[in-house]
Amino acid sequence: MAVTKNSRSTQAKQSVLALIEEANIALSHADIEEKLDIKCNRVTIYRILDRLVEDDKIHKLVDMDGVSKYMACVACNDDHHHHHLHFSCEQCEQVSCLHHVIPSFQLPKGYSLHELNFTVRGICADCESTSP
Amino acid sequence: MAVTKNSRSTQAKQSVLALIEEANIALSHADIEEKLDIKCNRVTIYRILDRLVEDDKIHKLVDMDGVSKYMACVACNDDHHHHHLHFSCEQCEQVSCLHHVIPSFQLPKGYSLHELNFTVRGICADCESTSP
DNA sequence: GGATATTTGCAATTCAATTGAATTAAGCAT
DNA sequence: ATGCTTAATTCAATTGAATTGCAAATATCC
Repeated sequence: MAVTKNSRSTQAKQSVLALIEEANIALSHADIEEKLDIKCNRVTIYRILDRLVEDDKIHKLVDMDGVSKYMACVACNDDHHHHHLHFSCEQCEQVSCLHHVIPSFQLPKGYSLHELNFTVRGICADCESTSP
Repeated sequence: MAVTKNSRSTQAKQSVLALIEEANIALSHADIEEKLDIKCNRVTIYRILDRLVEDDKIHKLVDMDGVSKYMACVACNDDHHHHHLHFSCEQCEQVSCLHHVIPSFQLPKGYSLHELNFTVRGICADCESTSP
């Protein structure tokens, strides 16, 4: 049986969560380390991120270049899943949530689903409009 | 202007491609290195994989643990895209293509699409049936 | 305030992937 | 077939993300 250890609320954890919640794009560990106002060890950030994911406070996704990024769980109040699309822009290199875009599909018989990672690469609306 | 360099057909390249085409699951670089019958440097395999992707012979996808995997381009004869789902099994740790499962979605105005990476994690039909 | 389990920091390490430069080999032309 | 050009391979070294083990610090409960 999994021993549920009670998660503590620390300065660093709050700062990391705040940072992710303020951002409207997905942040990598490196992004967070750079933007974090308080001093905090690299490893600690990794562990905080793990805990926040565990606590369903944030969501982890793997970008198409293989690096993990983290986003706040917007609109995941009751039902915690991420069926919506993530968009990774090739120009500005930002990953954002397309909350309203929820792909529909049907898994074959016998398959069960735990986690989703729907990422699309292309040019986002901002970049598309600012470059001819 | 992009200088298109002509790709050469080498022993190693053919072996790697054959390996990927025979497999019905996605192979990582490590998988390929292990299963390859001919002697071939690790770096060479990386570069062969890049070339095969470039040549549209195989498709690269990033698994949810962040490692790249490669699959043959089945049913991508004319139109080269991978709109179908990839399934990553949590038990047998294999990634396979669900060719018939093509999620439908609509990108918001202004977004343009180049690449897709739709991966679902869960338990595959095989594992589901062999464990109570 | 004190006990206890969780967090943090540090150093070292793992693992995937990339780079640069020298050597080898493919494919074309003659 | 021979040589030439350029792509492909190899090797060693390096990058960068992420993990581990352990000692020190600190949050939470009593």
